[in-house]
Amino acid sequence: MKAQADTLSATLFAIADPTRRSILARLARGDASVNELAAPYEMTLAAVSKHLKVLEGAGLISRTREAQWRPCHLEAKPLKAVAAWASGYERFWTRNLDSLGDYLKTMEHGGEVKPTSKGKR
Amino acid sequence: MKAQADTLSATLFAIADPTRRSILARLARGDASVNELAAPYEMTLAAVSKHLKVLEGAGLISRTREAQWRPCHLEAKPLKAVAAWASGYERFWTRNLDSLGDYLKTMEHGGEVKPTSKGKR
DNA sequence: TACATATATTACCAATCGGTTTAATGCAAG
DNA sequence: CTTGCATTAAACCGATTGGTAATATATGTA
Repeated sequence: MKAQADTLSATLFAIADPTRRSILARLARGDASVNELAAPYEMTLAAVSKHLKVLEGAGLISRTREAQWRPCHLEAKPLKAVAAWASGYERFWTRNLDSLGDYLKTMEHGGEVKPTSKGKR
Repeated sequence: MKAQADTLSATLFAIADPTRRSILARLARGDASVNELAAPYEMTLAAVSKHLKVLEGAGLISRTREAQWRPCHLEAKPLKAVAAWASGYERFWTRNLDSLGDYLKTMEHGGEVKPTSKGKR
């Protein structure tokens, strides 16, 4: 596995997979064994185990040993950074999209990318 | 390139790359041409062009034609879904991590942690 | 002990994907 | 046509994914 350079990239990479997000959603309802987590999917247990490894590598889950089970526990803290990062762009989606260009021009007093005497589009 | 199944996955995949996040950050300060966007990086223009294609595929940027330039424009709307998704886990990072298990059990009046019907240890 | 069962990981393999480079190909301006 | 901006094509290589099979690890039983 790659083990992305920075934490945020590792977190985003981990949650970019629908299966892994689904696993996190399941864990939000409580800890679960690998078998339980794998049940809803058609892939093998080994495949799910690998997904868990990715999630664990990103710090999104933790595991303990309980007899022969390895219960998985949600560790949502890395998601805080995701929410924070995305929120940094909030002003871009709360504003009217059509007025965004004007907004930027106002901000920087000259947002032209390229001067053109030709017809604009 | 792959074109992920769902929109959220495509968005998360796109922003999982540090270079692409950096490009978005640059575009937050205003539209820019491909050359401008590529300047800070050591990779070739073609590589940046592909990153832009990924971002465009995720709906995170839009492009228009301005003479021979293709100014890129930030489209942050998909990030709203990212923020919303991550915020769904907010209660897991705002609470004391050690009390999370108890919290869940309280919520669902029986936090089953064990698999199937096998006896726990 | 030894053996069988249940849970989970690891090893190995094939197919695919991602990120990058080089080279070739548009397209618009002058 | 030539030059500059940008995309596309072809190729490389490491990373990811998922499968099967082998290997732990823990429990229970005789």
